[in-house]
Amino acid sequence: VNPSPLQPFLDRLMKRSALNEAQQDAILTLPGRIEQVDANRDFVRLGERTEHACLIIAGIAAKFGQTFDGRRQITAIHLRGDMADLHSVVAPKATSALQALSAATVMYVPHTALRDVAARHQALAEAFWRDCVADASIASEWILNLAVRQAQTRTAHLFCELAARYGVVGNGRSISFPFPVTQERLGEALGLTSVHVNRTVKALRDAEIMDVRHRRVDIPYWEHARRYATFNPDYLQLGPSPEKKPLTIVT
Amino acid sequence: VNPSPLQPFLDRLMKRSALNEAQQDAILTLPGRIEQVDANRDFVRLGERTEHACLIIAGIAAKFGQTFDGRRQITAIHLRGDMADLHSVVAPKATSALQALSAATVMYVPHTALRDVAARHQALAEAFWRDCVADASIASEWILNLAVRQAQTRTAHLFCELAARYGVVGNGRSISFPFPVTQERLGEALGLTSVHVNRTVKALRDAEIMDVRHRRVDIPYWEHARRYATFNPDYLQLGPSPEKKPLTIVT
DNA sequence: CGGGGTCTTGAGGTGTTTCAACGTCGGTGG
DNA sequence: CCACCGACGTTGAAACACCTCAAGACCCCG
Repeated sequence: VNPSPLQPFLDRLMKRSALNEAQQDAILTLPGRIEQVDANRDFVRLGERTEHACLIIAGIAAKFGQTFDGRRQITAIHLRGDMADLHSVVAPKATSALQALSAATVMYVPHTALRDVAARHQALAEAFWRDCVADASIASEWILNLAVRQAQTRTAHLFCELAARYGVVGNGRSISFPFPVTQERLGEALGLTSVHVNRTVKALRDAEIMDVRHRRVDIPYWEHARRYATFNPDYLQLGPSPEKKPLTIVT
Repeated sequence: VNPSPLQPFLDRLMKRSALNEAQQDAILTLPGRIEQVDANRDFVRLGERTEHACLIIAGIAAKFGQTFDGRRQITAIHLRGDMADLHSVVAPKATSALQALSAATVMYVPHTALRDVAARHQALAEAFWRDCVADASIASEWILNLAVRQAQTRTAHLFCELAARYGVVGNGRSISFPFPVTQERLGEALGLTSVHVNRTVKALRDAEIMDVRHRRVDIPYWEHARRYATFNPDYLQLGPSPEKKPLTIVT
């Protein structure tokens, strides 16, 4: 049995909102066109008016902001299962671009379809709203992270967040997940130059906190990394503490 | 005739969403308890489960994040007319504290009442959702501002944003609005120490870009400041460019 | 007329950037 | 199969933005 490409999206919604069978079914039968997107390619451009929201089915994507003088900054990272611009349903004019960080599979779900299920199921309207609120909460934490932590703890905090969002934080101590992103781009997410990212990543490796290399992240002792980064997953609004959830393998 | 304390909130909603008379009326007749809050007092504490959302009727409030080692950061600033934690309707557990930056008047609107009007008027449910999305868009811009701009342009950008949100950006060149916030706290919003805020503010004054003093901000040449800060108000999602709107006086 | 909070200024220290060079790796074509 | 190439990663040294610490000035309120 081939699971729906929408299954990861439903899983994500259900970590934050309770949905009955009819509502779950409405999500799983959403229409949409599926496309492959090469790494480093924009699939939503700045200022564009879209008529569909982008569901990340595989790979990693990022939201980019930019200043007039051309400096870029990643303002959000989206993993498989994330509807990267669910907000576009109520604000179709893109205020930032979306780009694939790795080769990615994206499903374009028409706004009309999303509006339709939201109108038919109040619980879904609320679930969509709640998911946008969670994204805002993550953005707030990024503001905190950029402003108060310095390079090493800031970097550690980002990867703790990604581990928690991937759902790889289990009872096993050792954690690992794919991260096929260059140091240059990682710098654009952390507000650091690629040179400093390199030194920072090396320092984290030497300190045995985490190993960011070969397109992967390895965290040998989760509890150690969590404390080093002073990471508290509450802001992710993923329900009960992820430590209690069954371990999910991501390859 | 005494205008409803909810009028500024309705104005804010209508800058982003079209509402008919019945819907406008539903907003204006929302129930709620009104309270004075002293400067520097939390009116929502971290981790608290709330049963009402906080509408800022007068004064300035801020959302605070904090790390374990006690460093604080302002992750959002809220002006009169903002429902500071509208998101709490769908995520009642506060992931950050709300504090009055100046003496403020706050109206506590029960979640039940907000859910009720949202259920009765789909347009209101959408307007609430859209307002949360706009807050998220502002947070994204703050991430950009913290990561890529340095102290002077970063500070200038923040005040350009506040001017645009206050609605004081008119056809007149000179702009002025109240800002009764200490340099210490301004630093917590900008990710700078109060000492550096002081030097930065002085530099902006000497360059005649903006004068932040005496609990006010004065911007002598809006266009000049706008360009210096590379400020583009699109992300505020306040509809047509604010330059075209009639000048509003804020005292 | 104090006094506490806020603003101001100086001097030295630190984290990060900049610039520049070199190393490594995976793919491509001869 | 190896030479080449471009992208990415690594390292060093100097410059810079911002921080820290510290002292003094201002200013409103009691």
